[in-house]
Amino acid sequence: MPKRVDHAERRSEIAEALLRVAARRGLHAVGMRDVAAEAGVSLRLVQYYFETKEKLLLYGLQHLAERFGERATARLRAAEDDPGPRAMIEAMLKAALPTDEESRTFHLVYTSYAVLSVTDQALAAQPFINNPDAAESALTGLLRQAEERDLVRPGVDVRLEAVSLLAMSAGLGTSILVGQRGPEAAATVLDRHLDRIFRDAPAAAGARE
Amino acid sequence: MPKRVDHAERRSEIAEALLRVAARRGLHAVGMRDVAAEAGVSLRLVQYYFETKEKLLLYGLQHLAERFGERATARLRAAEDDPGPRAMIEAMLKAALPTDEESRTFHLVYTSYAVLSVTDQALAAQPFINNPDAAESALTGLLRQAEERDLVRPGVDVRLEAVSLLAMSAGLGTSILVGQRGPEAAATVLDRHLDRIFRDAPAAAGARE
DNA sequence: TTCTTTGTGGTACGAACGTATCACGTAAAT
DNA sequence: ATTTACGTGATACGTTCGTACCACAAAGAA
Repeated sequence: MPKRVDHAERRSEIAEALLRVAARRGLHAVGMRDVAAEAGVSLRLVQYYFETKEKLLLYGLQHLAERFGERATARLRAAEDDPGPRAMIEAMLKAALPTDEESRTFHLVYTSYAVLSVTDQALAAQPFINNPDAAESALTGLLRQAEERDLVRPGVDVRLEAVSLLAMSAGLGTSILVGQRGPEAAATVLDRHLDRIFRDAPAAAGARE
Repeated sequence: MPKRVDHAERRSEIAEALLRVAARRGLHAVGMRDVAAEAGVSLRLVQYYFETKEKLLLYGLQHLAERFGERATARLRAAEDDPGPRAMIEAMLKAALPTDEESRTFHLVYTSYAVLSVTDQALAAQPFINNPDAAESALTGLLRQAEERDLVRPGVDVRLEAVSLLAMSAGLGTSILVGQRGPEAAATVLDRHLDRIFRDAPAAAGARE
């Protein structure tokens, strides 16, 4: 046989090509031929590794979610050893904002998938649409941590705050995407909102914007 | 000639058919034939009143924005003679949440258009994508009104609050759309957030939730 | 009445899409 | 060395889509 290629890696490469095309021309406009050309392979190969377009799309979503997870955890790790819950929350929320090319792609394509899932039950059944729940849990955990350290203002419902923070972050992300706002403005809005959740920092407030 | 039909009305009917199909099967999946069938006319007629599909889509977006504007103002008028800025803001924000079938359609299709506009410059050039700015201005106006009546807590930046409220509302709307949350939960989140913007009502707090 | 418009139906065309089929070379297995 | 399985290319098929074209009936203008 020919040189026994690694299927997993090949599928990843093709999936990345899919995401690039989707980011450039919109998820609705990607065809198998486009993906093949972008990946530098023949149409047949895309068929070979993903028998059908639907499977390709599903894998693309999965791949996207994985890449974002890696990115988010990398950001958290980059914020070296527990810089406090607020900083971690900030890092988490701002990782989701479409600031650079990668996060822009993520936001656009993920939103496209979400919109598609409303009318496509095959996508709706995919567990990655449930990922918002995972993010919600993580955020709630961080907030609860902050609460235990007595860092949040009294009367704050952590679950509710997690929901509103994520909704706000998503909404801000979309407004950046469509060019209504710049990333800095969105970050400011998030910061101001966090100000109302957290107590005033005793002395640690650095140069904020 | 045949019975001299009203073009504007006909175009509206076809546009509504477009929105219905888009709500049912997704905006990406609507074809001219689908719209024709949904409107109960021949394919030729859809071509006749909108020469090209692009023009049909553009008009559909315009029609959607108009319908939503009417809905929002109707809601505001229904809240008879100035029930206070907070109530008006609540009415405005909750009119945008996908609670019933009409607002669900609005939210889904409008979001689809927004996502499309990122990769389609013809849509991006459409002024209805700027409508978020109009909503932002309206909200800011209401908040400023409340500020003048001394109804908001001290230290509130009305412009910033308008932005965060709209972002949150949009994000919550999407989460309702994908089935992650119910409309009631979203409304509660909004209420709680408004609680932090407005002063505690002296005595007017009715049975809230 | 005769001649234009205006609205409408049917249908055909070219392109693009997802998918299926055929063919072939090469590396591993026997 | 022969056979078998794997990776890859090229291409064909059937469908669907947006658009264009042709024909015609009915109503106002001349």
